[in-house]
Amino acid sequence: MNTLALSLHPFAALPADAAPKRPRGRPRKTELERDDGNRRVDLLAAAARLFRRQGFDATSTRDIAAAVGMHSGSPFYHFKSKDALLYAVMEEGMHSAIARQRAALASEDTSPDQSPWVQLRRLIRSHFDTLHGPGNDFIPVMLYEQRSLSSRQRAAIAQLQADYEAPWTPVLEALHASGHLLAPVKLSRLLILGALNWSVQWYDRKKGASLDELTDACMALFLKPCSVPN
Amino acid sequence: MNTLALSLHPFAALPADAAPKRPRGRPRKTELERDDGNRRVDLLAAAARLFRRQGFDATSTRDIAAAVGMHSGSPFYHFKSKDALLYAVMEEGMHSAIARQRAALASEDTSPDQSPWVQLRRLIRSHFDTLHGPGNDFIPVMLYEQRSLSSRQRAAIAQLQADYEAPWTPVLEALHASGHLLAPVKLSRLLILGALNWSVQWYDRKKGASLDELTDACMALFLKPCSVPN
DNA sequence: CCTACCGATCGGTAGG
DNA sequence: CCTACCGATCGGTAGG
Repeated sequence: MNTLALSLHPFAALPADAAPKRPRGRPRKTELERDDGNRRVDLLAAAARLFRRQGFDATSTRDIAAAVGMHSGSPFYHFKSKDALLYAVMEEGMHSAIARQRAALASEDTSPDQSPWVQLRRLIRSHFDTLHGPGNDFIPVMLYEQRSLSSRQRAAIAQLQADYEAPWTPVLEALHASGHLLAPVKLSRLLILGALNWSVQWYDRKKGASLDELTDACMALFLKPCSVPN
Repeated sequence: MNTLALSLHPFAALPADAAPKRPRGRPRKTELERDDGNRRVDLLAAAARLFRRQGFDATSTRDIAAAVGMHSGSPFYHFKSKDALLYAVMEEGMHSAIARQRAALASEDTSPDQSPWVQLRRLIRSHFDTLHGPGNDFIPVMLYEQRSLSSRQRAAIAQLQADYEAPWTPVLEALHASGHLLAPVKLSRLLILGALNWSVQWYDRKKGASLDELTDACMALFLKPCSVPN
């Protein structure tokens, strides 16, 4: 009979006779307009922002709690440990990155062209959105804080990264076959993604090139305009 | 009269009447074959290795002390603070990287060719040596731990990085002028160095491509074989 | 460079 | 989700 509360708050383990008084259904915003399930989302966003700016080790769970108006012990009501919070940030980042990439590849609004040239452009542009879009702190954290994961967590994230990178290979293979890409496909993928990922270190949305211009520069840098017949 | 000891041990500040008994000149290895000036070098190397493997925040000064057989407080005899140790690692890394790059550009042993194509290859190959050569932990630390520097220290390192990157620009400009490089020079430099720097995340000297093969892949990826007349 | 130590901070928990 | 708290660790220092 207490299953609802238990499933919402897996670490609470309330005794059965201390069932919460809150009625079923969607909780009304009027109460204090907090204790939604949104508190977990708030914690994730604050953690991502702080982990990115200060690094995982330099961010205390107290910092994160304060950023969402909680007290020092409260984040542990939502996450079992600081590590679990880091992992959740990375997982959330990868899921939204994969969704964004899938949408970009499928989009025919901009152009019905499905040539590998256009597909690579979509992959690169979507990747820049993931790295530099407003509030997208999750993926930078994933890129720079893998060291702090347990080996089990790291393996799970590596699988998500493999899923993310999978669509790049056939596109690069097609460009290699048509002579637009001369370097080996596997090394090309690693070097290209590296060039993009490193932009986290220097790109500033508020000055310099736009994300479209950046994407153009990548296309010009990595691909040959003159196709070579084989 | 105590100037020798003071210049060797800037943080010791011994009273004048407690002058060390050790004779002048090169100290004999027989004593304990330690308290050379080499202890400082040992600390730097150990710190670089640990900072790279575990990160700056996750490495305690006790870890570093233990790695060279010292006790917990002793590193502070050689370095004023943990921050100063990090900065020294980065500065040492940049100085040797700049020296290696200068030697690579000047070398005419391998080939008297001074064309921008060959010069770019030398720059890339030298950069990979700096990143992946045996025991070269200093530059990876510099690349990934800048966040932990004070703003004054960060500015000093940024100047060294600017010195390091300066020779890339004229080479890339020449390649751009001859039609071998199509993307804008400034963005090209950022993207190319990013692709190289990111290899720290995935390159393993003991398997896969050699550094020469990696360099070949970069040349094939970034440059056009067909020059375009202007 | 060692010994002995201090103050501060941190992740995490019990109990409500 | 708050209150009150604990054990552990850490950077750094005094004095030799």
